[in-house]
Amino acid sequence: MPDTVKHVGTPAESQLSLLPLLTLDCIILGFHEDQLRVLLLRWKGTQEWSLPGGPVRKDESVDAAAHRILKERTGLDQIFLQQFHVFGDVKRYEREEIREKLKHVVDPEKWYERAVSIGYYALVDYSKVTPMPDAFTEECQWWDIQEIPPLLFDHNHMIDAALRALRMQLSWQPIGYNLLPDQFTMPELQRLYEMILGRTLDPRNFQRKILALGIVDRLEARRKGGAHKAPYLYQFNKARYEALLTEGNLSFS
Amino acid sequence: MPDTVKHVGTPAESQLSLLPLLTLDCIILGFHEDQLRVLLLRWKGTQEWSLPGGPVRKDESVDAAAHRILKERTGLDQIFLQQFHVFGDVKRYEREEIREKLKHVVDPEKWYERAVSIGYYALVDYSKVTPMPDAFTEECQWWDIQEIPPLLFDHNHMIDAALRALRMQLSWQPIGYNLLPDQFTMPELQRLYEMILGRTLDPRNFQRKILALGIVDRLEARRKGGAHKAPYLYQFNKARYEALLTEGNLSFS
DNA sequence: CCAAAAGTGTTAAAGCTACACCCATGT
DNA sequence: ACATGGGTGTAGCTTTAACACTTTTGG
Repeated sequence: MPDTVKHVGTPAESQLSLLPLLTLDCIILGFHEDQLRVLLLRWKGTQEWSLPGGPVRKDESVDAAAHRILKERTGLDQIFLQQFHVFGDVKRYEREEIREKLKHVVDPEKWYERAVSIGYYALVDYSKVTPMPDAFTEECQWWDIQEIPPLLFDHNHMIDAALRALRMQLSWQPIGYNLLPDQFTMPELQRLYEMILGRTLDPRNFQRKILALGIVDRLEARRKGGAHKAPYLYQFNKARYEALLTEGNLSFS
Repeated sequence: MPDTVKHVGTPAESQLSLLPLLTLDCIILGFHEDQLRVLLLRWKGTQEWSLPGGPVRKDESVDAAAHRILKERTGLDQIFLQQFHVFGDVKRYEREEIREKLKHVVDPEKWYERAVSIGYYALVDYSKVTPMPDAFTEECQWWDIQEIPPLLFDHNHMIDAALRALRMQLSWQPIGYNLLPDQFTMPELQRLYEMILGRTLDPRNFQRKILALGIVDRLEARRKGGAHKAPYLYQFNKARYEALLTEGNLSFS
């Protein structure tokens, strides 16, 4: 964790080693208290929020840059990361307005004229994340996906696009495997799918389907301590899950 | 057609107005004689082939650049184009070897140190395309997807990735609508799906499914002139097709 | 008349949808 | 004891997979 910050640097000191005009932004998704959440950053001295992101260095691949940024913001290595779109419009944002808002953080002279940004979404285990701001920001926090405020740049649009991509790729990506802790209950898994799909599912049909796929194993233990009947705990059966995903056979209808 | 060439320009004259280090490459797919085909370019004075592509200009969006390049190579406007991946490795190709091979076409001093390339696939009606080489190449030709030669850069890898993306998006994209001519037969449509999926389908089940979806209308006429029994002609029912696609309900199993 | 491709129907199995009640636990 | 959420079975319907023969046409 201590060595995450040294990568950041000020714009001045690292400018020379960056790929010009190419940045990336990450939609980091977690799941907590039955809600999908996104990690957002608040810029120093403002109430303005944005997605975590940054430039690509000359000596690293684009994917490596995404992993670096993820590591810096969450403390996690080995994150599930998926490129989903390139945002390449000429005027991706109202430059003047944003320059003005952030002038005490970023020297307005140093703004790129234009930047093409590669969008990634990341699926992380909420409970393992330690949110950390970067050099330009002073707060890094989870936001409920339903309650995202207006963000800087085109970042609201990026989040929408990421969720659409995630939905489309639901049957090809190890969604549950990455978003849930090692052990979880069937209702938790169901609500995760419901959040992503944006509709409710029948618990009997859901359980039958998941069990028939064989992607989870029921454990002996139940989750104790909550009010109400103690639910069974499950674990993903990784081998089985990956076998099905390579065939794209995890569709939900 | 005459005004497609004026966009090309030599590297020298247009260098200043380009986004540095950002290029794109297009996998242009057509369907002819029961085969999926890709449009490739042969570099001047060599036997080396590559995908059509090029840099992004400072005053155009990335998507606009892709449409421009498509128009230049095929003569077609309004092409179906889909971004599918960013190729961002530091060493995407063996620079030295390729510089050497192409030194009589591109001044080795002018090679970028590194370029990040955005991959697009395009689905076109083979019969409407007029292949046209660009400023660096002298031949533009369709190649059977099964018989692609070793290409420059990482372009063989790009084609593989495009086909994987196409397969994954089969139930969300208007594949047939863009790859087939206005009128087509059921066996043609079936073989298109077979080519993309890489396996054979049962003709009875295929026909039943397509007709049940209602995405095509059978015409009065049959295709005459071939040997053997004359097949019915069909047309896409565009409205119905798009309605199903927005729900992702065109899966093939 | 022969070879090659087009066109079609049936049956069994699997998967999907819809639906309602009892159980366990903490307060 | 009650409120809350967890857990399960069944019946009807739809969808899928597997399978083979007849028709048309040109050569």
